[in-house]
Amino acid sequence: MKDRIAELLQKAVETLTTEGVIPAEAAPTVEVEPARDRNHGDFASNIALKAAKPAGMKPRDLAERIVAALPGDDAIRKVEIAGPGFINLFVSHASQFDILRTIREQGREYGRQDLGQGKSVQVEFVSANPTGPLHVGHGRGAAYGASVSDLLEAVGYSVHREYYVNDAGRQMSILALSVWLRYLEQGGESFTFPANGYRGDYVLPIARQLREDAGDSLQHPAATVFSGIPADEPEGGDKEAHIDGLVQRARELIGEEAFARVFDLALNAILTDIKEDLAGFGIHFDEWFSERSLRPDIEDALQRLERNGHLYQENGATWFRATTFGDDKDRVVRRDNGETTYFASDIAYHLNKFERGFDKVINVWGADHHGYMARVRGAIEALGVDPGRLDIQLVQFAILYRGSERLSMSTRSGSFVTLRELRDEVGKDAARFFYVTRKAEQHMDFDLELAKSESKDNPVYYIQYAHARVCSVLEKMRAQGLDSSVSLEPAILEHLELEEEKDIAAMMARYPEILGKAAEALEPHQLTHYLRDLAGQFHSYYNAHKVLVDDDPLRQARVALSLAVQQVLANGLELLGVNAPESM
RNA sequence: GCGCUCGUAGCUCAGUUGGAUAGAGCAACGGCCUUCUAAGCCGUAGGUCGCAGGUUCAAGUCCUGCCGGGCGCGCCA
Repeated sequence: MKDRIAELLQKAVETLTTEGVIPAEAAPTVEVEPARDRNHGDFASNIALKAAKPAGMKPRDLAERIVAALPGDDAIRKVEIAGPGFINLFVSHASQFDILRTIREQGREYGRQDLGQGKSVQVEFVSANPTGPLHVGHGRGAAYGASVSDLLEAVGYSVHREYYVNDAGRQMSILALSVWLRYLEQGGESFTFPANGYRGDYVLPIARQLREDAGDSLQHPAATVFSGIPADEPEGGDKEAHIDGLVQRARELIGEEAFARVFDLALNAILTDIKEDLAGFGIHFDEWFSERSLRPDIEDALQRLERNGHLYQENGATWFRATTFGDDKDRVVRRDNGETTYFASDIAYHLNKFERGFDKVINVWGADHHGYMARVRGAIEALGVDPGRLDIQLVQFAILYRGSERLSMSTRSGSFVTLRELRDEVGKDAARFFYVTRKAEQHMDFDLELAKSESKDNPVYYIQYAHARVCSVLEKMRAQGLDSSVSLEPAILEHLELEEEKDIAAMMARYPEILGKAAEALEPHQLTHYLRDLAGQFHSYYNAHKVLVDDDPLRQARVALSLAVQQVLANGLELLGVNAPESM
């Protein structure tokens, strides 16, 4: 309907340009918006205000010329000029409720469209280090990435969901060490656990598994393990040197091969756990991309940068000239000891992404990574890739409270609330929804006490309840022996005479547009707010007017409207990974 | 210090290519269940859109400066 009106106005503007009223080269594009205020009709356009200056006319005078030039259309009931020069259009009753037919015909497909035209998009999200279970801080990125992916798919993109597994590097070695140390403890050894080790309880079952697999073959006396290791931080030493020394010692004592087995055991145990957590949230990935698998590609990527002239040597290290691309400083890609940095892996990873041919790559990162954006953008540009193909979305971590107490979420200390705990207590639906009700880059307070004790106040229940209410009406209707197949004939729909009914229909007509905007802007919160508004309108309507009235045509009309609401709510909730229950 | 980001009701937040009288939830107060689910509805109250300039028919929205909060600034990952 909106497009149809925009076309009419466009024609009117064209007529005026050929008449020379509006200069052709300065004719602004026509914008039409659903009117905010009922008194302003159904749709409004500001075209006269925009074109007034180039035309050298007063906005209201121009508006009158435009209205006069408007082609006739039986969908338009009335046209008014208001305020400084807005053109307000009133739509005919039949056109207003056409949307009910569309929704019924398209059903679950209603709202889906082809903005993306099959272009491929990769969405990389979560990508938390597999050194421990996911905690509530990761949940937001997970829910956001999943909803963004689903939205993009709904508007016609081909979406590839990916998790980058940091299965190489020092942190994983420290995890393997932590598992082995717990194994030693379980074998009867006693010592002070390193300050920088992973102390969480989740390490214990992995250590027990290690004992089942390896028996006592990896057991060594604590005295041997710790002899000659630099002092730990609590003893006035350096915790980094201490832990590195221990990792080195472990490799020597049990051998590289056994250390690699411990490493893989820990990695797999935690990755399995992470996958289960995400699956419980209704989140699935197309690919779990291993950082280790990238090793051979790192040299290639660096050579490519070298060829493009973006690397140089200094102080024995190899640097990427990131400042060329607007970064604050140049960045090391190869240390003076010959090892490549994490950044070098990331360069190779991004090159790999683009070589896989994705039209667009979206990285969902924690907001603490924002200092990292410039160098990654710079690197892909230096590799000769159009940086416009990379979109980095920062997600602020939720600040977690228990009542007024702010909780720390350090994986290492083990004092965090896991995503699984959250799901057990708040439920999947509420958690998924809550995480995406706020703009991603907006800071978010997450009070566990509130989420747990007052979960009924969560807006997700409000929307689900609206859906369930429609189901309940249908149930009641069947119980009364009434035919639930309602007609959408004009003779029926003309009984929808209330302003509320018109508003609800107009709102549902906007759903595809909302979906498109939310997807293109990568902002699922637009959808959550829309659904809440629609549910609210329906709740008001439901309270004020009975659906199952005796009058047969009126009842059919109201049931038809309710069914459409049910459909739109269900479609929207599905994209957010939230159930649409039939009863509550 | 430099960079990014945010600042809207008591609290948590919407307000998206600049549009008409700035909105919701929670909290507060007052109503509505013999009628389709009260996880709901109706009403009241609550605002210098951080501050000051600027751009224009029009600024919460764009620009500049300042103030305040958060984050980042490793040959860590």
